[in-house]
Amino acid sequence: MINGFIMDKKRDFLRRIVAEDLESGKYSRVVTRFPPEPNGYPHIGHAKSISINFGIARDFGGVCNLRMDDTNPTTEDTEYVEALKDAVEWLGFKWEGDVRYTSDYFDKLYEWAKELVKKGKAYVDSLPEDKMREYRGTVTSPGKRSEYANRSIEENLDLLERMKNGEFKDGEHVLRAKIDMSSPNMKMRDPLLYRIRHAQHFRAGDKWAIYPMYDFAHCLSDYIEGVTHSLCTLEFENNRDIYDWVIDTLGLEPPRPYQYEFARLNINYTVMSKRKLLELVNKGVVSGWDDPRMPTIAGLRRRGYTPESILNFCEQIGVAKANSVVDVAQLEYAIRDDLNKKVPRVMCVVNPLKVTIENYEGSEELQALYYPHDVPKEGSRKLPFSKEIYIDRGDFEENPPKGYYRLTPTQPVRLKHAYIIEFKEAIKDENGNIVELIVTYHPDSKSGSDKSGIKVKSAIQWVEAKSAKEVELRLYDRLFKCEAPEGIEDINPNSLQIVKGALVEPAVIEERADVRFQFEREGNFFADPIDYSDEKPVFNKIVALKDSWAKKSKPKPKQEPKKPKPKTKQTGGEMAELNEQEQALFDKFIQKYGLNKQVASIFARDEVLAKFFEEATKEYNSAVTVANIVANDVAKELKSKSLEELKFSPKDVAILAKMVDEEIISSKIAKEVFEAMSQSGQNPEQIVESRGLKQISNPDEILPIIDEVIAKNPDNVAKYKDGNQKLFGFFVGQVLKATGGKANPKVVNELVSKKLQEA
RNA sequence: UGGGGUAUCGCCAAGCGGUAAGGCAGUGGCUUUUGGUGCCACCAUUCGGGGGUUCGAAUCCCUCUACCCCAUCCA
Repeated sequence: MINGFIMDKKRDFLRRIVAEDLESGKYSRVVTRFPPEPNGYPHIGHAKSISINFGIARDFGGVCNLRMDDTNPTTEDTEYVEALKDAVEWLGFKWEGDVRYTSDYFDKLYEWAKELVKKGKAYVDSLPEDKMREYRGTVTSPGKRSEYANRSIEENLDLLERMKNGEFKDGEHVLRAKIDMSSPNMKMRDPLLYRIRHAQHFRAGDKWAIYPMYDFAHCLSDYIEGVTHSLCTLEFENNRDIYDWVIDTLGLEPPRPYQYEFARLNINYTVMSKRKLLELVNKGVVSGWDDPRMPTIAGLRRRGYTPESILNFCEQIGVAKANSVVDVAQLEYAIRDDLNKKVPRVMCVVNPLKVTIENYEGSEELQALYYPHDVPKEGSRKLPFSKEIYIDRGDFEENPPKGYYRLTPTQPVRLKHAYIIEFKEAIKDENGNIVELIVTYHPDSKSGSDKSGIKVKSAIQWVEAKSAKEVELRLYDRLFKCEAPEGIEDINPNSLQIVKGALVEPAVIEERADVRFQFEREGNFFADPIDYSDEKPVFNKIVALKDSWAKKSKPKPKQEPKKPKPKTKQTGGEMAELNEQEQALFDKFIQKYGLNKQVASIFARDEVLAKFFEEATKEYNSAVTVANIVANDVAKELKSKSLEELKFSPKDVAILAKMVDEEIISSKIAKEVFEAMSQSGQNPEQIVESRGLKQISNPDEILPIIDEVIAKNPDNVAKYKDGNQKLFGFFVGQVLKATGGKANPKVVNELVSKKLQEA
């Protein structure tokens, strides 16, 4: 850390942008914000956004605001505000100052709206909704502007005022930005700024009859709060143009915020959309927003997930722009990993099978550590032991499969923290089901002082019959049975299994060392914060332990048929046909200049490039070299700039080509020169001169460098000699790097090859 | 269909012209009084396809393909 910045080079693209902006002095401190609309319960997707926004502020020594984007009075409620605040706090973040509300800015926003009207950049439209939609056009055809768009500024101001005063009914008028009804970006076709809504706002009450739209309110709210980086999800990419338009058109003083988008979180075997989550709750598929199977923060929390595990998860999955679906196994790993370091280990028998130890009399109390040797935490509890105990039904097999480590008629097993027992007899009911086991124990095999010399393959959990406590276990599985569930039809019918007669050792209830426990060999469990009582303890299964035995022994749990992934191999893909005129040009470029087909077709389709090329080649008659530079490097520049903006001329390119042809510079350096030229507009020869970029072809100069590189990388030399041909490029690269790219690569290649042979 | 995006291992994801990072999942082995944990090893001759430029391309150029977003008075 330097100056509070994390200097880690492995930054995600957002952090890279922030770092650059801070370094360039664009902003003196970073301000982000987490801006949910309080119209639903936050889920793990919000956690990602929280982690990004608060995380970036934290990493760069800035601040992050929590803002309720409450511009739609009909959907929002204070209930959700509380849930959102709660979620941020639970995850361990602190927002700057008080919670912000877009509704607190309504007055200021309204002033800005009037400003826009006065500038002739907004108007009151009175088109009915369906007409407005019709006028908007389609993605392929331009829209047309409403006839109301040419109302006078005075009239607009008057109408807007009266809209605000509640003189009109919902839907009668709207305020729209006057931008461009034929914009290819549909969002820019005169977007709505305000609509009339006679509704009770959960904070503003009935003060307002008009409410600002997202596109108007969001950018300005960011601006008001001094936000520097407005981070949102990908679906707002098209809205960025309006974001900028509003701020620019209002002519607001810098510094101003800029919007950047990242991919929202998706996880397989679950749904994330508000609508689908709501459906689960409303149809009673789950018990509520905090059902432990829900991907909501409340659900995860009630399931027993820790905030740390969720934050770690968010960090692990990274931030990028590709739409992706994270494997739920990654989330499960995060919670296992966190809990492994934290929770006490205790014993719970899920499926009790009575065991009588024939040769044991009386009772005793064993001392047992809460944590295994590899968890550096202290604490222990007393474990009652007597003749009658329970073990799990799964830990005894009369006819064990191969590789079975637990108790069998011929295989002894250790009772964890206690003695080694050996099978004697199985008592069965009339149906042949085992109801009880008679075993014997080895008195000298006590845990910690074992002198029996008996080797067992495993130690199993158990509870003493009289002292054991009955608990309810709620075993959760994925809510959906398929990876990409659509809705209720994909629900996993076995997502909740309630086990009533499970038995735990008494300390779990009486001592309650924690709210989370690892029931050894079973999984991590959480005392349900709502339904748990000492009389009727209830534990939620947070996550199972990894179980490589189950994986090995069971063939495979039946997987739901996956949606087929059509991985078709792709063939060449023909380029669209050239039209007649282009064809003629194409032929000319090939015949007259001897260009290859690829370059010729680029020029045949691109008039600007073609002209540039022809002018350059007039200056220096080496068509192929010139053409390659034009078709590659000039084309790149022209992607983001117009011809007029180019700082170099065809002549400059001609000179550059000439230097390449004459081997004054290598083509690698030519790229560098080109870049400098297009940035500064300097003459290429000057650039080469002032930067000393002339090519080094003299072996006497290059050889020592090669020797040095070879000497420095003995292991790579060995690998190369071992047949790793790829490493050749590595050596060439190292040498080139050492010469600042100036060494003649052809010469270097030759020499490296020779030297490597000798080495 | 116009525009805006995105494609690197089964799933995430680094990489920005010079040896294809890392995590999850998976597979072997060692350790283990949890079939847990930990440790070790293996797991992309190749970056959506095809061309081009270059001594050298996942990275630059052209092109094709697939997927996502946009025509709410939602956010």
